[in-house]
Amino acid sequence: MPLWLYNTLTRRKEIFSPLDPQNVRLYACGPTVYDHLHIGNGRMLVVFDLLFRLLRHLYGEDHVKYVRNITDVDDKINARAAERGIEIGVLTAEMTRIFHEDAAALGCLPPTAEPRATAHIKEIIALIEKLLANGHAYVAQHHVLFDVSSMPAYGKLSKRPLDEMIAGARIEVAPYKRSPMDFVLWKPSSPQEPGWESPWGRGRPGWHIECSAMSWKHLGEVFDIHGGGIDLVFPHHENEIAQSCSAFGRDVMANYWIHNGHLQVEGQKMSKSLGNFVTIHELLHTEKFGGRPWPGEVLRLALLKTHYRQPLDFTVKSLEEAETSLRKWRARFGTLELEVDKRFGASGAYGSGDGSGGGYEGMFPPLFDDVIGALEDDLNTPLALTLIHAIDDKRHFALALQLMGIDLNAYGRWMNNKKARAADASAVETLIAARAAARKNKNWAESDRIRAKLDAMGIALKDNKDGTTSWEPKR
RNA sequence: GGCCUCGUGGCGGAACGGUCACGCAGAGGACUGCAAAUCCUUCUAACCCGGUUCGACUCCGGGCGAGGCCUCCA
Repeated sequence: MPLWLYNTLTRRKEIFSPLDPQNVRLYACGPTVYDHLHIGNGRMLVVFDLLFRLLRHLYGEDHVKYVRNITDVDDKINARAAERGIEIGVLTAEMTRIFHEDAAALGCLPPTAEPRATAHIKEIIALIEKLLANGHAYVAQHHVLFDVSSMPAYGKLSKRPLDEMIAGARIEVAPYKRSPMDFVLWKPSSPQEPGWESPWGRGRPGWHIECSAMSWKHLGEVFDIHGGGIDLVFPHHENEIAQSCSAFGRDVMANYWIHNGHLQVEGQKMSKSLGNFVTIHELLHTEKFGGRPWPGEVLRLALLKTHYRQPLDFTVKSLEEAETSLRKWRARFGTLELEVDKRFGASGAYGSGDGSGGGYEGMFPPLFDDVIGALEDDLNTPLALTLIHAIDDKRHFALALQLMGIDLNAYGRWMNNKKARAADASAVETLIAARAAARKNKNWAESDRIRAKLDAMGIALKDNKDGTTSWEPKR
């Protein structure tokens, strides 16, 4: 079965066909590192990580490049650093570090490359110079602006007719713009603001040009897939297309544009004013959401339970449900062998790399193939999870879960840590032994008294059919 | 106003023109001294109105409703 992806460019599911099966190229717009990432950012990370994993499975680990940038020059960064009274570089380094921790906790593989905007000023300037030379940009009052009227296809991705956009423009138009739709490629910096020398004076890049420059540098003038949150369709991705196509004289920047839907929190749009803004860091490490911290695997599973293009309602209940699944799986399968894919991966058994899957056909068990099939249908993770629920072979289950990026062992470690923090294990074991003795003597009152005492300590007991007892912190 | 999603059982959430989704919760049972956990079984569905069809949750049209983007928020 081929890989189908919903392409925002055509508003249809299309069969994915890479420019070069030996070098499949994916770009996703990463975060601006001025604050912690919120769970909506987490959804984007998980969705594109899943696509990355699937592409690696289909084309081979060494034949997929995933570039996810970091925007580390931005006016929001400047403002936040000033607020906190710290250097910009200190702020971006701190937020980048936490971002990496968050992404790892969510089970995301590191991308092939993670370019930072400030390390690509040279490419940005080169790209702007191309646009100026091509007549697609102009200089006005120390700004360089993209001339939208020079790009007849502008609006192709978001399906917005240019004249209506101009008529409907609600933003205050800077006086130096020829057209309200023109957007900034380079802007001047005051001495206090971060800036780089350029042909147009000391300044800094606009946001959109950063991604055009970084994708160009790392993936080339044209590549396969470009992704991001749905809100980036306009103007960010539209502008990227305008810049890259105009600079290189091409019709396309990327062949497939993939966008994940937004999420709501407890039925409401997430916003700072509503006070329901929830960061990944808080979810992992504090009791702010649902009165307890949540393991990253639970967050990932909760995010994958809804198809990536659908709006997702992020709720405490959805997390509890996700955790129930993990607990049940763990109880059923125990510790998984994570090296399961080595015999397939390193041995070069991944197939011809043409995407037909011919090379490994029949190598995987039927249910695992079905999971792949679900994911190949525009990343249908809800269906994939249903199929995973039906797997009863441990090895096949491990394969499928690994493809989904859900690390059941990591969840197990998290639970053990929680257990260790919850109570003094030896004290608990002593009480359990006392209860076992009471039960042996059919002293039910004493047995129940001990159980109630443990319950008050936040410990839940589990008796199995042999009468032995295990325990874990109450949820 | 422009562009775009979506309306499935108590909740989450898929596929499919005719047959079972699945998960959670609930119910019943097994197990247990009792409970929890676990296992087995099981109830509940398709916003409204037309149309196409032998047959529509599934296709088409209309209505109603919810939501998103157009404000460098993913």
